[in-house]
Amino acid sequence: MTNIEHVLAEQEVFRYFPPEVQNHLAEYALPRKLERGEYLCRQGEIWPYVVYLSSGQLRWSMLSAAGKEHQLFVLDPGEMFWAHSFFDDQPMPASLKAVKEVEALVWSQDRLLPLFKRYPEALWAVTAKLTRIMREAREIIYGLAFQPVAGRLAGYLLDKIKVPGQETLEREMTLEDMAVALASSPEVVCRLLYQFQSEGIIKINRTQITFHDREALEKLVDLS
Amino acid sequence: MTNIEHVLAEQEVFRYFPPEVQNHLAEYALPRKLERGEYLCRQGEIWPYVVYLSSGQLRWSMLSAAGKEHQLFVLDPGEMFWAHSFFDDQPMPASLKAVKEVEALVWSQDRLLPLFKRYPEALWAVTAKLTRIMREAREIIYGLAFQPVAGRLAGYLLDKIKVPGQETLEREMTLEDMAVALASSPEVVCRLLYQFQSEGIIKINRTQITFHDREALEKLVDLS
DNA sequence: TTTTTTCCTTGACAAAAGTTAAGGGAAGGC
DNA sequence: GCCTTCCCTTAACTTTTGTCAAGGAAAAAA
Repeated sequence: MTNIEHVLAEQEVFRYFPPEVQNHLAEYALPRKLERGEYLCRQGEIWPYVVYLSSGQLRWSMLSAAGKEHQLFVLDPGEMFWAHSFFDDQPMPASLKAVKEVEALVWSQDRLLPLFKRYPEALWAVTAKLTRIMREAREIIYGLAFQPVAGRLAGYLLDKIKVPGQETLEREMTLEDMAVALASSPEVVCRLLYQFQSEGIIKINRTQITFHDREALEKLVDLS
Repeated sequence: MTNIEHVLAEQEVFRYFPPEVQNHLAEYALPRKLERGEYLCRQGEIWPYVVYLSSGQLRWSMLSAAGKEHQLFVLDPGEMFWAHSFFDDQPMPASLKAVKEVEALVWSQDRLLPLFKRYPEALWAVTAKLTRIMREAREIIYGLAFQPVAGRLAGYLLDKIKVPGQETLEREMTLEDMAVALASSPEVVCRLLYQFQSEGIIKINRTQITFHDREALEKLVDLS
């Protein structure tokens, strides 16, 4: 068993396949490499695949008719993505785009479907995975329906430093990136960041954001 | 086979069970009746069940910390609902509330799980069902992220008269109901309705809404 | 190093949406 | 028939958000 097969055998769905299947999962997959900016799949396309991300980062985001983009989540190394088309053969509702150089494994529906029919335990794990994604979608809806941009920004920042001790955040994302994640505009995000600073909540410069009052941010996330 | 069993045997998931199972589905279920305003399940509760709505109407909606409500969709007679907790035993992300007097059938996880393990075809149909719900969630996010309230209202109105010939809509919902569906407030909805009227798109009075320019509404749904 | 490009920052303005308050009409209960 | 309750409607005002434009700093390319 090679290294990648060990990793795959631990995945939340694949681990319910028997060892003899797990040993061959990597063979069933198609390796894909993407440059930064390339798309793995595009909104509107029928794309019945499952993805394991080995390295890089993928952004799952929707495009509006007016050309705006809204990021729903990013996929990090070690995570898997189950495309909508895989289950219902309908067009994809959003796009998967490489935001860093990407290496991934891709399985087609044809290859996996027989396995699922044979090992229902794995399929049950798929429903749990889909349910978790629905819960994430629920959080996004909650933010958009109930919170102003300031609240969503506060949540975004808190998300970026889950590490308890760490109080300084390197600004590796652009304002545009943040705007796409918050469904707003770079100017508004910038304005709010400086507003937070003027309220003593954070301290920012061009490269870093330092947290001075994490509680204030947490309060903003829902009460505002 | 009684009438209800015929109906259940045609449902998108249940139809993949063999006849001998279908014949007993109704027995496995618990019948529930709800008065208007009662809850079938509440946000935060662990509620591992599946619902078939015989009559009435259920509203699936989230409650914010500040006490606002946002309706995600309504369940109409003949439709089924698969609770999140059913798949992952985690708390429900929203509530199911009777907006009309309700009669429903409810199956517990305990009862159905063995069947799914045995009949993977049915479980595959579940993944397709979950995927469709994710697509609906995607449309909600699209509306909130990209469209102003006017656009969402236009879409809401068009949804209410899918019948091509019919150009008049009885106002059976309150402004409050519409606001809850659009994640806005009754006053804003009212204002927009009269704005649409002043633009010659619709004609409204206390009890009806008449469509004069359906195309204008369709244009509002995305371009605004 | 110089030049170009990208990104950040800010101000001014406009549009959209939320909120509060008040008055009036309709439906249902008494 | 009267009264209560619920709902609709509108105005005035505030807050939030979006947009446009301009200047400047940093990073990347030449």
